[in-house]
Amino acid sequence: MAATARSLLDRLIQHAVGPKRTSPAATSASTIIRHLDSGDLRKAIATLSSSASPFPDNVYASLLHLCSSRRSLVDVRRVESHLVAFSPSSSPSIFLLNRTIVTYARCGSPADARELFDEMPTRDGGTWNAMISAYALSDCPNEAVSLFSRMNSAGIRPKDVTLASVLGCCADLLASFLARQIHCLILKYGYLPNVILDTSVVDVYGKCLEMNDARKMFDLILHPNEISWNVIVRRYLEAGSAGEAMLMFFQMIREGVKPLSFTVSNTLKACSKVLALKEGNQIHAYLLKTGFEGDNVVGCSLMDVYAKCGVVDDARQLFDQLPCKDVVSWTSMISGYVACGRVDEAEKIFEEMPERNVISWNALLAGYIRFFCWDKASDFFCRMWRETGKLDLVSLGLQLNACAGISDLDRGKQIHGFAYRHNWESDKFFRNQLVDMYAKCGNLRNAEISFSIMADQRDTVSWNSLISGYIRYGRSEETLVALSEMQRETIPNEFTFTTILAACANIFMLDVGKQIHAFMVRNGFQLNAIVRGALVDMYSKCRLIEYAIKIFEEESTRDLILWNTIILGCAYNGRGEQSLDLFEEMKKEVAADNVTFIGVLLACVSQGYVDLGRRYFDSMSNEYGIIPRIEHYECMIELLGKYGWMVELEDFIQRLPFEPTIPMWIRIFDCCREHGNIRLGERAAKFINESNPLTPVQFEIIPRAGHHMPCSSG
DNA sequence: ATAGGGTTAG
Repeated sequence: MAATARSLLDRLIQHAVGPKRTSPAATSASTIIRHLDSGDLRKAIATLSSSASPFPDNVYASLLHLCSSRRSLVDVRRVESHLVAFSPSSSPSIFLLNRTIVTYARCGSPADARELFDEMPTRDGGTWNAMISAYALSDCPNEAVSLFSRMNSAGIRPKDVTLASVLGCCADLLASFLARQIHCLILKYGYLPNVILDTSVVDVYGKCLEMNDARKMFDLILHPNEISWNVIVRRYLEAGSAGEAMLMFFQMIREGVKPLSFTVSNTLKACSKVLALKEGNQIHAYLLKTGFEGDNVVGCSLMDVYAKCGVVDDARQLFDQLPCKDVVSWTSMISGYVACGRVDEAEKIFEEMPERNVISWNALLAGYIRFFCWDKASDFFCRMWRETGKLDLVSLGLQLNACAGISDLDRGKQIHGFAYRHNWESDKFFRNQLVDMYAKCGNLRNAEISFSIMADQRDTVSWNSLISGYIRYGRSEETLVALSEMQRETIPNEFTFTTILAACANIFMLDVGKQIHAFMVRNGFQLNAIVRGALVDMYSKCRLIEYAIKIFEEESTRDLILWNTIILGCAYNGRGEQSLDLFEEMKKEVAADNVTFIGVLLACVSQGYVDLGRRYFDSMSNEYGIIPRIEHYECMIELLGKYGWMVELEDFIQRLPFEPTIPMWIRIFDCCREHGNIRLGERAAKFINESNPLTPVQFEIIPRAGHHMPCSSG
């Protein structure tokens, strides 16, 4: 390169002649500063490279500064080589080299930083500090910690900032034992009290979920500043102690510290987590008094509290009053409506919003998924791709849920492939969704493959999805083996137990079912409506209907499925009367669906209420707008046939909107033999024999011991 | 060290 050749020449001349009074370096220094001031890094570097003499330290420092904000690794390398090559005393300022180390890290190359560190003939304390910060910045906490321990054994005193960054690394590594040692060092070097270090100690204990220690440290801080308060609130929130987070916030206010908006927002997140509407309102009042109205961060969190607590209209009011709405506030409003199940209003907001990003699209997509609008979700997903050309792993994961919901294996595979091509498929959430999609679509082999690929990331959710796949596709026996394998790797939760209970119900494993029930009670699991549903189902299938009824009665929020389970359970256990009573009670709380009517009709079968059953059957379409399915027709055939209403049965068959199935014909055939309906019985025989000519049946009426009695009446 | 979207059950 010409510039390099000229620089070399300049340097030779300079050596031969000696520095002049007005050296060219002085003029190029001001040129470089001028370029840096106007933000022209390229020209500044060009000027630097064309000069073969050293510059004052502040020129290099300013160059490094701009390199780091431009993240330009190649330019840092140029600055470093100039610095090393032309330094007057053949060893450049250690201070500048330390700066260079950090700059390399900021430009994304801890390797360059380490190379420079290793090559430096003399280092000072700052060099170690720089290299440790460089590792911390580059997300290499292990390297940072081990370098710190080398530094410590070399007897070099760390600066407070170094200690702070090493503490941060301990947090990344969740290494509370290291954090404790560093805490001791801080005390030993006498750095305390120092709000920044104190707060870092609180932060590291909190991140390691050692909340008692975090709090102890916090209480020792003489004058916690707003950042210290922010840290303790946030740590409580993330450790799952929403109540403590709220208490700390109120204490902060009492002590007269004005919170950062992040602190307010974190406290509000705590409120929405535990549905603390009252506290949310109090904070709202405080915010109005202290002038937070225009703050979007705070506004969005408050909207979230209102939406989660079911007063979405308050959220809407807040939204309407926001002085300058941005994408985030619009998106918050969408998820607010989604949280309350008002998807149509979420749609309206979505259509009205002036600009959208991936997250806004995902918010509405999540709404469709949450309320089982799978086709709508798929259409929306396609529209998103068509209109924006953008998707991310959350959109794909949601779409996988839709595929699982409608058992669309082909589309699921396409999504899998798309994620694979974008190198997105290593995400744990996404992988769990993949396992679930394959399991729900019945492709257990692919579910197992996806499951084994994520070996090191597997959690309770992954196991739950796989196990529920086994049960759904008739492999209930395998669940116990899977459960014990699971326990070697992770801890089962109520989802797991619910699934295992379903297996127990399927294959009548009463003992295991009882054990799980007892285990949950002993270990303080709260039995929600879903767990109770599984217990009710297990006990009623295993013929312990009394247990089932007791568990049902202990639940206060009874949804459709729970009602259906107990109604079916009673009918199945021959307690038709009780089923029908429960059905009458149910109607006051929730709307019946087609499953309910299977239970109701079976109850009539068990009690011999033929006429009542016919009326219920007619009411399905007349009153409830529920179209009878094959199961309901089967129940009616059973009801009429079992009790010998042969005229009505023949009429019913005549009016069927479809040809009876072979199992139906077989049941009709048997009833006709028992109750003596030759015409229908021979018709049934004809259909059965057509479907299976190898073992034909012959119709004949079973002779009765006593007199023959037609049971049919009007 | 910066708001908004995502996983499993009857």
